[in-house]
Amino acid sequence: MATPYRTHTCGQLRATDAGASARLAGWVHRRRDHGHLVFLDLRDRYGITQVVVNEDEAPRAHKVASRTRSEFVVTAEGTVAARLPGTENDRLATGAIELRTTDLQILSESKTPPFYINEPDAPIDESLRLKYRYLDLRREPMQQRLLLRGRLVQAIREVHHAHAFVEVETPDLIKSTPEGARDFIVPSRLQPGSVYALPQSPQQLKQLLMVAGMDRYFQIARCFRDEDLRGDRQPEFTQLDLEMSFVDEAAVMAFVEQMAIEVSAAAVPDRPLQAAPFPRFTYAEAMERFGTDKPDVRFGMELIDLGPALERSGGSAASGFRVFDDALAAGGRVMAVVAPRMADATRSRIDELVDQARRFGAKGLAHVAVNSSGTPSSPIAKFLGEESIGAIVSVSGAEAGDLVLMVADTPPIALDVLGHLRTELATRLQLADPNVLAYCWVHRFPMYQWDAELGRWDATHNPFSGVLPEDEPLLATLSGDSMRPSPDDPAGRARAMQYDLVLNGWELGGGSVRIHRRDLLEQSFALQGHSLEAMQEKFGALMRAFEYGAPPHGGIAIGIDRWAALLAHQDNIREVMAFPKTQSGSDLMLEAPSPPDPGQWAELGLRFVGASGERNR
RNA sequence: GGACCCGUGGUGUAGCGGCCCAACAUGCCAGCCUGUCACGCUGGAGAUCGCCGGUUCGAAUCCGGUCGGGUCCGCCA
Repeated sequence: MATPYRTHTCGQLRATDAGASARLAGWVHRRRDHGHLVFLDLRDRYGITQVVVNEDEAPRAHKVASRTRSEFVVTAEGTVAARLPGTENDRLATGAIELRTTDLQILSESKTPPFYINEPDAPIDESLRLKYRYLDLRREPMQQRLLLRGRLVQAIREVHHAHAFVEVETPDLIKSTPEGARDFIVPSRLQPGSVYALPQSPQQLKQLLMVAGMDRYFQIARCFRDEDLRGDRQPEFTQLDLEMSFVDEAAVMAFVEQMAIEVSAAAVPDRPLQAAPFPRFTYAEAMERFGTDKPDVRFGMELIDLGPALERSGGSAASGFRVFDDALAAGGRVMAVVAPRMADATRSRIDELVDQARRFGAKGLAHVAVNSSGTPSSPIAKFLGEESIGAIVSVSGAEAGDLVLMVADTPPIALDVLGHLRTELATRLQLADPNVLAYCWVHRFPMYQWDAELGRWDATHNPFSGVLPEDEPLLATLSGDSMRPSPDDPAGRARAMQYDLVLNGWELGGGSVRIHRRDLLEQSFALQGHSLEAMQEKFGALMRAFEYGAPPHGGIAIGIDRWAALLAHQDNIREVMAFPKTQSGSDLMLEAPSPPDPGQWAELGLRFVGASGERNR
């Protein structure tokens, strides 16, 4: 696509183009000035091409070339020429040729940039990058990431369209949809005193689209949550939101899985999948084997239950070690992971692990080291005795050189702590292949989680999720409105038709088969202690809609930012967002947020009376 | 809401009570250079050490506060 500024891009010309005339436009990546001969590396999104300006051949262009500086925007016309033998540059795709310039024009000058744009590996303070994000995005690594994200979204759209999905946009000014997070609020001018909420997700709207008969919907949806930020959390982020009618859990998972495979292949063709079909774990199984509901399955090091073996070896249900025995007697667990090749860890290294375990909530961390000749040793050997130590080594499968780490605690803490230690150790020991994409599913989450403080059951995901058919009887005790929440209620054992998609230990997204009957939805809400009035207030539209023929439906929402970050080998979603915000929610480039004009307050009928905790003036 | 880390020429770092009106690299400016590609050579400019206060004979350095950035817990699908 030739324009007055260019006939080719800076990544386009090859040896076969030699002899042709061409015009290129781009930024001056680097200038090498040899006096009478000037080399300009001209850069655009597509690549870099060397432009040569010879004083003898083009005196006027040479004068311009001497004046150019880094990041000037220029256009150069000339002849494509094969480089002199021995001067080819195989680090450039265009390195076999150069543009022998006859005409060079400066289209735009540039101040000296605040940081290096032409050095991909140069470390730069992130706040500086964010302030000059348009320059940061000019850098090659960021260009690559944005291009990758673009491929990801494009592939998502193509796959969905190929499978009869309709892309529907839903509004950003809506009514609060309680997902559990704090809403962003937009005051209404036309209705002073009332507010819109920005969507935390299009959850209700997509279900309404199912009631509307759209059958298969998807959207690349912007979502907003006013919670504290993290490396993997921004106040506004992007979800692939999709919903399907007349499906069960298997149908949704099958589509999503196929979609994820195709999209991965399109976005990062060079990265292998660890397994397809994706492994599926029930929530209980994932917790038991990995100590987390988002397992990184690129490596083994699964958790081991030492309880039964200890009780046997110690005789009379006692291992001999009080900490273990007490935990077991109280209904707790003694669990272990085996850290390969760590038997010779130093004392301070072990202390570090113990500290870590404590931070994750454990009371302590015991260990048994198996030395290179296979002999176990442990500071608690004097309590456990040889038989128990032997049992630990054999049950855990520890081999010479391995270190067995053990936690005794209540079941949730023991699993959680070792789950954290497992991923922590895997990172240090580099057990995971950084290139592999290990997707897996975790499903059959408990419907409800007992909140001891509030004395009630809470939905673990969203309240629209349906219960597994075989667990429906467990909810029977809840019928009627005189239900009094109790932690022993059999409903606590009910599992939801819920599924999370996990990639390399990150939760990519989650979804469920929804409740599509009004009476069941009411029951679900009641169980969480919501009154009928509150439900009407919050979910009136959905409940009404369900009175007019709602199809069975289910779907999922997948975090595009996290997905892109993982595909780009980044552990921070800011690296795959064009204009992210800082941890305190600021846009350093636009300097947002900022106080509104006084007139804007008045127009909305608002007055600022000070932040909470701040004294009013 | 809490814990921790960071803030020194344009950029990245060093210096961590006097040797520092601050060092190194790179960038920038000027001159020279016709085959470089992180071009080279020579010379030069450029920082009241985030900000405020305190300790001290003396503070980039120690202390308190504050602002900004980050990591983690709480929070959050």
